[in-house]
Amino acid sequence: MVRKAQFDDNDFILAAIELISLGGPAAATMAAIAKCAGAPTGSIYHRFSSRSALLGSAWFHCIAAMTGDILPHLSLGHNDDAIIALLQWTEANPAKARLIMLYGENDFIDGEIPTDLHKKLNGINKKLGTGLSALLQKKNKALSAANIALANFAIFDGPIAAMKPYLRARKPSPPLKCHEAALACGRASLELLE
Amino acid sequence: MVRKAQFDDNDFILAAIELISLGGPAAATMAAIAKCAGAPTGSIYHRFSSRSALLGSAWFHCIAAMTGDILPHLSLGHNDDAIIALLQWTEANPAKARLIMLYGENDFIDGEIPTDLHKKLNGINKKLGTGLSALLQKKNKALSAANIALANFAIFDGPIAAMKPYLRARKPSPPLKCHEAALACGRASLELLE
DNA sequence: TTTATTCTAGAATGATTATTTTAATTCATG
DNA sequence: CATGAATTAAAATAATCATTCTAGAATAAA
Repeated sequence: MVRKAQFDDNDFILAAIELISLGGPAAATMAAIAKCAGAPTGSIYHRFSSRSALLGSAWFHCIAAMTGDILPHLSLGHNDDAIIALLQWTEANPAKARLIMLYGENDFIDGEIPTDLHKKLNGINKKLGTGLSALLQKKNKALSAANIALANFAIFDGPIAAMKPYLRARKPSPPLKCHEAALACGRASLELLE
Repeated sequence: MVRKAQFDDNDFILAAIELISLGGPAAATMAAIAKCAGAPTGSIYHRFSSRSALLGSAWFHCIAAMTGDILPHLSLGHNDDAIIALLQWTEANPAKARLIMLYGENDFIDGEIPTDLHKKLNGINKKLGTGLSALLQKKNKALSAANIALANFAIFDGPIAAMKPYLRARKPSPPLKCHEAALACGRASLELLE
């Protein structure tokens, strides 16, 4: 009932993503986020219990967006497609990509985060694990810790490392060589699966 | 003349490295650094003009230490040896490695840093560039921007990405597979040199 | 011993910023 | 129209730190 809200969760999450992309986590003060969204600082606390809760939600938002584009390929066992999807998602969503790839979960979440957000984050991590396991199974490889770590490097960490310099420099689109390096690195790593 | 100093630059630099390794840059407050070194906070300002200057020096200390172990191999054109040296240095110096590999220069240096530190940082970056160029020349490859970026990924960013999960988890020594992945990724990337 | 200088010591200051509080506004419903 | 819950709005509060200040201690040289 009653008054229609002028701002919703997403307004603040998107403002936070924008600010973090431009100036890192330190630039995303509550005052700056409010200003960027066109709201007074107090209003944020009607949506989020704390700064950690807000930045954690922004982090989840970005991870979930990326994951949605990658997981289907993993389920099918198509590692090249998964890497290509990651590269394309990064080009299409530079701000969100910068958030995920240039910073770490720890840069956003300090103290306690709300239980539901915690569950969401656990859920997405579990999904990622499941995806990597699916890839291994499609390739008839053991689900050992070593193999999962290897697959994680091949699909995520390696390609991300290849793109990082370009993300940092805000080059709109990484040169071809960067994509090739990401793919070559991924393939070479998967060769090591046992 | 006069009174002998009780603390020197290195005492504070090492304390900062220790604290950052344990709790990230945010844990390295001036008070914490002083306590860790057994000095009062005020004393730090007799050595460093600001927190940025101190953390910047810590960053330089770590980069210089690592570089010293890697560069000779690059000059000789031995890419595998360079990567192996990086892996070994990381195992032997986990705290310094965490500083370099888990965080970025931006996490330490906010505002202005002293001119001499700035020069030191420029110097080390130039050395790294020279090292990579030497590697390319030994392999009879062009000194193009694309090739240098590729070599940088092959020698540094790729292997670092492979070790990151273990650094984060504070596993004392990365499993064999991680080393193999780093080498495989580096070799595959260098295959792409033109 | 005296003195000038560099240092330790730790409390005081000031700036930044997350969070809380209080007051005013809005609008679906009865 | 009047009500009152949900919201906006912005000022007040409180906590955290980097930095500065003031005082006292140490020591090499005069």
